[in-house]
Amino acid sequence: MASVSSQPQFRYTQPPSKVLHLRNLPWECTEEELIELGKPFGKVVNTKCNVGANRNQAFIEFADLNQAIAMISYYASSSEPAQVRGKTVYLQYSNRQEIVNNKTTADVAGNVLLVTIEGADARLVSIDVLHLVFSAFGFVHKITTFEKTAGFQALVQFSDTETASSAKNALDGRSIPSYLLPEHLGPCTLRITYSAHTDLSVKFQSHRSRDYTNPYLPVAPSAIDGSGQVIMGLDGKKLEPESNVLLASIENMQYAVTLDVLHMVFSAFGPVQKIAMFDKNGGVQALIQYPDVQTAVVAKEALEGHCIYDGGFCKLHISYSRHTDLSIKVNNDRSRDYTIPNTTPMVNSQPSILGQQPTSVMGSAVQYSGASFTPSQEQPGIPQQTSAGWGPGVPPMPQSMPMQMHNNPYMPPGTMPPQAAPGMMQSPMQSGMPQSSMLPRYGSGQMQ
DNA sequence: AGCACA
Repeated sequence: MASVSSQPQFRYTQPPSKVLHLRNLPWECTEEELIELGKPFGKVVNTKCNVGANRNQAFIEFADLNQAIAMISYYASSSEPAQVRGKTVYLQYSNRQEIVNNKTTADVAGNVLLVTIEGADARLVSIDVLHLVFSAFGFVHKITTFEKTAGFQALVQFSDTETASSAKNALDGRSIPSYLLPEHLGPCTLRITYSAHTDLSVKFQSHRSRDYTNPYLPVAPSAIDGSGQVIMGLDGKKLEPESNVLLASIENMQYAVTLDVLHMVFSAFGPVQKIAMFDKNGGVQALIQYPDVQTAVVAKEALEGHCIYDGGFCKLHISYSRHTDLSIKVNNDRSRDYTIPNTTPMVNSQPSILGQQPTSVMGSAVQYSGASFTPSQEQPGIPQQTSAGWGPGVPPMPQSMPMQMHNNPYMPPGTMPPQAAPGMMQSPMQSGMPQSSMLPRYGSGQMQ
């Protein structure tokens, strides 16, 4: 026919649809602007912005076909064209019946993160390491792990979206610090999106799933030994029932480990309530009491197997005590109740730890070299630069802060000063200064 | 000013 244009599909041939196609939109038109435009005619249930090569097209979908018809009809006879930011917008029925995939679940922030651990050794990353990593941002309620085609994945549940977001922002694309992983493990990179979940269902404490909000949750049958007491961790490692009281034994104690040293070391993870030291089996052991199990768990995970002093001296071996509340009869050089302020004859609990140190024995001038945890030398507010993770290689944080006690690892990063701990050292690096923070601090860049 | 990509 003579009336057939060169672009017949642009004539009035589109059948009605709940979805309208908009073009000639201003640059980077927002969803809000689209909703504003469509709202007078009905309920906008979905949108899609920045469509097309020029990203100046969009779709809006109404709840009801009649609403779409109302909008088209109105502007077909209106003297005023549809406008966004003063720019005329042309609209017509879309040739699709619905908008697909505008908001993927991964786009909607939530309190649960979907974490994909990439790397050849990804599946060797234990749930405990994940817990430690994510606990730096807030209380981790639950973790489940599973293997899918995408690889080894975990769902990590926080209290709220804000906490989850801070963890996601800080950790997405980063690698788990190598010092948190078993030796010989290759890099394990985290890819993080939001999950659509809001509350994970964890039936058992097992090597695949944990519910940190419910210590009484039954242990998975597969993880219980004959006594019914012992949890089996990943790779059959035994785990004691968690407790707020840790039992630390000190191996290879070449140098005196004092109450104050222990206090400082363990205070990096949260307030230490009580410490009791005693001799056992020819060595020194100590019970360290935190107010809650979670803090103790984090401290144990961070400190287990590490040495207080450079050179493999005073290696800590930590297990959970059966105690929940220590009875401190008297405050002396071997036991102390820090919850009773007036009876603690100490000066800020971190006396001359440097002065106590064997300065000549070490040969090298370095006793308090870098932290074995190489924690986050990042300053809050300064994004980390290396994608290789936070491990060794990240520039050290300037040691300007006095040592701080009672840093709670559950505090959001940036809300507390750098914590202090004596240099926990296993590899020679950094200066001879007391190193801060045995905790990984994955700052989100948020300063309060 | 002209129909997206999980």
